[in-house]
Amino acid sequence: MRSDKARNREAVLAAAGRLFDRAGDPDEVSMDAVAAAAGVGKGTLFRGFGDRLGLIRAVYDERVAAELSAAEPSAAGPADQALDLLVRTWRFKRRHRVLSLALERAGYGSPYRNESYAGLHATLAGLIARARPGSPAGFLAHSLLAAVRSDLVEHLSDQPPIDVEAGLRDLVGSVFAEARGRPAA
Amino acid sequence: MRSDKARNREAVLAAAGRLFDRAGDPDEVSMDAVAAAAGVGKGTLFRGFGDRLGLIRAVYDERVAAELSAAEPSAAGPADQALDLLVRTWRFKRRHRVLSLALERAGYGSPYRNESYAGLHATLAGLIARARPGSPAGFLAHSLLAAVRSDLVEHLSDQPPIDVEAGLRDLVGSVFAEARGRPAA
DNA sequence: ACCGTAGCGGACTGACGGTCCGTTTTCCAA
DNA sequence: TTGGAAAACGGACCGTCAGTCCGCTACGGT
Repeated sequence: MRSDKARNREAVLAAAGRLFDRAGDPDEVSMDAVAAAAGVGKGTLFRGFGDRLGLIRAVYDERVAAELSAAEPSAAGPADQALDLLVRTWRFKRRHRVLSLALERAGYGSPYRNESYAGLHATLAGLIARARPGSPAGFLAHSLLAAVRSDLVEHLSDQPPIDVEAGLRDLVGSVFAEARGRPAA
Repeated sequence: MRSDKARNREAVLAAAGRLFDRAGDPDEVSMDAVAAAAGVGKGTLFRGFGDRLGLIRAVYDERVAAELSAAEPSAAGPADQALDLLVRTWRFKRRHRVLSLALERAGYGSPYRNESYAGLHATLAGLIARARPGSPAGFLAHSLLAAVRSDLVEHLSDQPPIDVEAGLRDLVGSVFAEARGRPAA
């Protein structure tokens, strides 16, 4: 790796992160703006990251990695682990609002075409399957993750009266509890 | 309302509906394409519907109205009503895949800035509050609706092995059930 | 010091949503 | 029936943006 390439990569990542954090909406951050802020040509930008999605992923992954280093493993039950996962995800998306929104919107037509989503889903589905064998764990995992989607996080942040963490606790508790009196449908 | 205006409006709605139904992705349908297919100038298109979102809303509302006329009111318990609401929403979004996706993506930055969403949420939150007073009904309603978001519907349609209706039944059953053994968190 | 090449950068392209304004159509009043 | 004001039309036009292209630069091995 040539030195100028590495230097430029760092400059771009830093500039993009700064711009997304400043912005109120992902669409306000154009690729031209990122290139300019990084002091780099557009060609360099696209050669280094492929396309807009690639850039966003790179910045996102960097932050995920930084966050992960500060995670303590807890040996609790599946429900607690699931709740922990969701709350951590929620807090992350809340802290990195615009960037998370950008990633979910840019995901080539679907936020689900996403490596990190697949990982979260697999983990969560495993926990559910362990706690409630026979349940539709895959679908339930998707549903729980849908509750912490970026734009919902954003929407609920606008009117703060809702206590999201308490809500998640209730939701996870319901899904993991052995149900009585399910409706006849 | 002048006659040519009415005529053009119908032509545009029909053309747009057709194009969205044919398309695999909302982005494939440009405003120019709609205007051309309707045999109408772009000016007419934008004067009649304001902007892209306005057009999508108009087509969507038309279909919602058509669907509603075929709805029988059932006097069941809250859980069953909620399940019914979600399953019907899911089926609708499945039948009108691309259009629903278009609406959720175009929603001025957020799918939640949406009249029909607000209505669904209010209804659902009411049902939950009735069945489980003291629960975070607002948040739970958001969560349940998140499980039938268009792009999730789309994602789950790609791999049909998941039985979504059964999943919804389980999910609604969990949320409406009196929970035992909630995790300590 | 030299040179092959990986890397640079910004002018350029194509597409799209949205606007503008000269022209056409409608419809009512005389 | 006709005249004309106002409403509506339509497509050329604009600004913006993601992504490409290619002549130039500077890095690093020899």
